[in-house]
Amino acid sequence: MNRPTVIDIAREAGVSLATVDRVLNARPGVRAKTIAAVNEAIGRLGYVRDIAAANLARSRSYRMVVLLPDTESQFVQTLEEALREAAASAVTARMGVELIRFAAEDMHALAATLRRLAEEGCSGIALMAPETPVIRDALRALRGQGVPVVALVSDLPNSEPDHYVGIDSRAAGRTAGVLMGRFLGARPPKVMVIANSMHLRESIERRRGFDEVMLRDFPGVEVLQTLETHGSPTALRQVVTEILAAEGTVGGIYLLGSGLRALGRVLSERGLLGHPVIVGHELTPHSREALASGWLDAVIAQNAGHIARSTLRVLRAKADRLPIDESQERLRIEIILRENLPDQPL
Amino acid sequence: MNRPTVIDIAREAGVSLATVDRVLNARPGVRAKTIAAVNEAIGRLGYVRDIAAANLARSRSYRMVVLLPDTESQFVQTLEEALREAAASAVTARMGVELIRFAAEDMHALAATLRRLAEEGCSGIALMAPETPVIRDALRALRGQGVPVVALVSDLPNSEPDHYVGIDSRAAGRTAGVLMGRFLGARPPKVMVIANSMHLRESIERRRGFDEVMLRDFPGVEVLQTLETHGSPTALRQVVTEILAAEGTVGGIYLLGSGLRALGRVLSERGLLGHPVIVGHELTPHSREALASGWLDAVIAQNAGHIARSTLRVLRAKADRLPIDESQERLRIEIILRENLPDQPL
DNA sequence: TTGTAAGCGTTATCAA
DNA sequence: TTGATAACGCTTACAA
Repeated sequence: MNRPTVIDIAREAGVSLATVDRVLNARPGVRAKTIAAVNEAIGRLGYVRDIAAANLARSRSYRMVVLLPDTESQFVQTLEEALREAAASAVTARMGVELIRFAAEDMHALAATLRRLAEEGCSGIALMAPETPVIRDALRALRGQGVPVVALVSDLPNSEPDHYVGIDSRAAGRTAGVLMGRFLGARPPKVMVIANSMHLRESIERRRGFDEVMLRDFPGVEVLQTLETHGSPTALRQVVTEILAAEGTVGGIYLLGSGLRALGRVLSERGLLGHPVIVGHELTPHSREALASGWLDAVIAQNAGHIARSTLRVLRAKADRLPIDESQERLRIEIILRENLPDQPL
Repeated sequence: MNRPTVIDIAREAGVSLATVDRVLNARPGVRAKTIAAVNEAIGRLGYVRDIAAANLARSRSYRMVVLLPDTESQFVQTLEEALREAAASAVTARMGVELIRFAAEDMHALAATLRRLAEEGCSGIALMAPETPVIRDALRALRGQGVPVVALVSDLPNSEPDHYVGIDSRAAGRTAGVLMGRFLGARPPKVMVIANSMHLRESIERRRGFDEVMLRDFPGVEVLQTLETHGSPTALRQVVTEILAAEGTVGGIYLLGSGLRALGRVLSERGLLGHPVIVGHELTPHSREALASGWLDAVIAQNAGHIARSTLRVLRAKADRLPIDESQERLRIEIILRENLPDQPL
């Protein structure tokens, strides 16, 4: 009693293999009556198509393109490594993965790259970028051509991607909020918030979520205005120094984006390392080290390995027009403390 | 310039398809010199074997058996559901998964089941059970027959399973410890610990990890002796009531095992719901609800969906004698608060 | 010790 | 509108 195959269906329906295949793949040139007969047989025998065999016969291969910004960010770096690793095991599934780093500040160049990819043709695209009108249009064009588009880490709600691989930034901010509030304890009820830029969707959302919780659950805590560093360690040092001078000691620091190493240095110089509660985002070599040495209290993270594998799986499923396993693809908002720090990089 | 196939290798090495296959699968009966020649060709052409095609040709199917205790535990229930779901998508990969619930208290019956499976033959076994001598011997016999054995959730260190799918209980306990310590704040520095039974490896390990952290980081907190409920709500009610009478109010409760619903009722009756910090284990419908309504502060969990998929993937890889992707199979110690509670069951 | 040839479950090309 | 038949890349009897 083995799984039925196309041959069994053909016999049962009294047609040939080719006809079964036509019905299976909704190809034209089959009488409605024949289609019905075949479908009936399929239903009766409980036929499930063997995708591996189908792909083998098609001898189809996939060209997936993943676009990441060329920012120095350790998180993007980690993500790139995870993607490379996932790509290596994806060759097994006939997937070639191209990683492209684009100039983060030049959205027109990125749009041009997207248009080029549309011309050359590819089986799927994953993109980590802020949503601007040019990008949105370029993505729409791609989707119009039937190329699946996946938004990576940063959602692109108005471009209607086929899928979003990443966590809900608002909820991530809320999570950072409770941890900050509860960890503060008897420290001064004053929290500093540091971001790269408040023009980024994620930063805005994280801050919003953070405020939501602080306001609701810890009304006694004063959350200061967001300081922007634009990714520069020097700028970070300056704003932190200024605020400490103006506000006195703070009980906590919420780091919305990157800049952990620079923050560590400033605090260390002022003998403050280990005193304020510090909550940050993403697991990177720096944040791992800071957690391990104890001055970073918590990290809100998304699993880079999972992001990478999920991206490729989803891209592949979309290219094959197959459904995806929602529960497997859903990313968790991970809370990492020193005690549950995984010992492996990714 | 397509990917090279066995045919290309055969041509390059000047041998036949069959010989290439023998080398590829490390089958006996090939001269060392020939093996070298084939491997050389493989390396030179950069051959990567198409696993899908290989499995198709093998037309091998797998009978995987998963053994779970018949405890009422919601976690086991959740795990069973996750396994059923994973099993459903595993048919695609020619895997049939049998789920067996065994009488938790009868290790001899379980050993008999294992022996029966060894006789009938199967491609892999996953087992969630405490390690007793009978079980250990039965497992050794299975492994001796070449049947891969995976320990599920509860490790079986002395039976030398091929793999362990689950988290490190000691580290999980440590994680519970920091959360408890930091969340306590100004509450009475006294913590109650409740377990099903202190004969279970995991309970012991969790408690040990918890104590480690409390002693090191929160020496001012008094952690009471572990109370055992043996899974009975009545027993739980009784021990909790006794302790509250003897010790006065406690600042926190660490629930090592199940019993969340019963605990909620006792606390609620005494008007204590929401006062002590409560930390528990595993995400189940009950713990989700308790987190959402706010009286449960944190849950240390392992992802049931991940456990299920990982188990099947590992079993399959072991059956095929293929290497496993460590980073993908490593389970994280998840910290779940109300704010990062995933909205989907698994 | 090595080779030949027939599958595995699909899809794709031609003819009918 | 349908049907033979040859791929796809690999495994495996069976022969040599």
